[in-house]
Amino acid sequence: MAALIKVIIADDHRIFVDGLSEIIARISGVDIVATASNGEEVLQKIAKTTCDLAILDIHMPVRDGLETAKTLKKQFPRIKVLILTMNNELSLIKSMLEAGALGYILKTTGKEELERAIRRVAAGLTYFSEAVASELARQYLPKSPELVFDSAATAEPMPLTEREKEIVALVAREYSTPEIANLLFIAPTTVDTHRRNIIQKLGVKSSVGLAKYALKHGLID
Amino acid sequence: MAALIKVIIADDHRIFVDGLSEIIARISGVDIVATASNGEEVLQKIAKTTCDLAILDIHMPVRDGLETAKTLKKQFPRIKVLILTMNNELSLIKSMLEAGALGYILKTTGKEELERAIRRVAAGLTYFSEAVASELARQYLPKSPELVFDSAATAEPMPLTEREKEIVALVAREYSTPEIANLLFIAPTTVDTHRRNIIQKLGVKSSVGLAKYALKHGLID
DNA sequence: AAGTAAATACCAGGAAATAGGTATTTATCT
DNA sequence: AGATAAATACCTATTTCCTGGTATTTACTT
Repeated sequence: MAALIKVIIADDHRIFVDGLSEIIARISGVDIVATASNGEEVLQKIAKTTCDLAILDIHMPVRDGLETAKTLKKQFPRIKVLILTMNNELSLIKSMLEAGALGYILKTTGKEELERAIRRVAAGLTYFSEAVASELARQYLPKSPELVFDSAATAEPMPLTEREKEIVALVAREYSTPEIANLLFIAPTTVDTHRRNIIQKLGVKSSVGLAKYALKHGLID
Repeated sequence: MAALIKVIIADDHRIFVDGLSEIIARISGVDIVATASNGEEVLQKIAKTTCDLAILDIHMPVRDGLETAKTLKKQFPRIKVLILTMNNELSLIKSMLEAGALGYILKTTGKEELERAIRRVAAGLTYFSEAVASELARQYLPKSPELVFDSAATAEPMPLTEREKEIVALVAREYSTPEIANLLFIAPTTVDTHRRNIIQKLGVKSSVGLAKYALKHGLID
C-alpha cells in the first residue's frame, strides 16, 4: 500500500482551486495540505508544512509557475511538480520540464486523468496530457519533404537568444526601432538586424507577429 | 421556500467544470442538470432539458460565451445567464450585459461569492464581482484634471465599430494595409484612415498595440 | 585551435506605416 | 428635417519598417 500523497495546489483562480480541492479530496490516498493563489504563497506554505507534490498553474501573479518550480527544485528537491495549465506552447512545456516539473496536464482534461497524473508524478514518474505529449513529440518527427518549403509556417520556431527575447519584448511594448536602440545603447541598425532575424526565426511577417509571439510566450504582460 | 434552481455549466476546461460541479452540487437548492465544454453543446443540451440558469465562460471553442448568451436570450428568454470568466475587460463586460447576462463574476473569487451570484441571478437580479463592478463604475467617475492629458493611456477605449473590429482583426493577423484593402474591397487610404482612428481610440502607439488589443479581446485566436 | 553562434554595426532601396489634414455618402437617431 | 456617427476616399510629408546584403568582435564548444 502506498503512502499518503500530500499535495499543495496553486492557481490564481480561487474558484478553480476550490473546485479542484473537492475533486482531489475524494481521491483516496491523496490529501490536500494547502492551497495558494500565487507562487510566493506556495513557498511560504511549503516551508510550514510537509508535502510531496505541488500542482501549479503557470500564469500566476507575484511569482509564476516557472519561477516557483525552479525555486522549489532548489530548496525542496524532494517535492514533485505537476503543472496544470491551459497553455500548451512547446516552449513553455520545455521550460517547465527544464525547471524540474515531472508532469504537465491541461485544464481541458478530466478528473480521471488528473488522478493518474497525480499518482504518477508523486511516484517520480512523468505524465503528460496527450496534446502536450504530441506537442513534445512533434519536434522530433521527420519533416515530410512537401512541408520543407512551408517550414516558416509549420516548423517549430528556433528558440530565441536572450538578447532577441529582450528585443521582442520591447517591440511588443510598442517601442520603435530608434527607441529600442536608445534603451539598449546599441545602434538602430543593430536593433533592425535583430528584429529581422527574429521575424525570420519565428516565421512571422512583421512586428505584429513578434508582439503576438511575445504575448503567447509570456515575454510581456 | 424557493424552487430548485436548475443550472447548466459551460467551460472548455473540463477539470474546471468537474470541480465547479462539485462545488455547486453541495449548494442546497441548486441542481446541475448538464455540463458543456462549448456553446454549441449548451444549446443542444438546453433543448433537451429544462433549466433556469446558464453559467458560461466567455472563451470557448465552437461558439463562445457572447454568441451563446445572445442565442439563449432569443430562443430561451427565461433562462438567466451568469458569466464566470477570468477576463474583466470593460468592453467584454458591456458586451455580455448587452447580450442579456445578469451576472458577471471572475474565476479569482471564491465559492461563497459564487453561491450568492447564482442565487441572485437565478432570481432575476444582477450580480458582479467587485473588480467587475468597479470596472463598470470607473467610466462614470469624473476624471481628475491632472489625468485629462493622460487620457490616451488611462481612459477607457471607446468601443470599436464592427468595421473597425474587422480591420483590427486583419491587422493582428499580420495583413498589410494594401492587403486589407484588397480583402475588404475598399481603398488602401480608407484602411489607413480606419487604422489611424482605431489607434487613436484605443490610445495605443502602433499596429502592435492593435494586435495586442485584438488578442486580449478575442478578436483573433 | 578551429568552428559556430551571438551580438554588434553598416549600406542602400523600396514598401509600409504614421501624422497632419479634408471631404463625401449613407445610415441612424432625435 | 437636422444632427450625428460610420464608412468611405484622397492629399502631403516624414518616419519607420522590411529586404537584400556584408562584416567584425566576442564567447562558447568541440
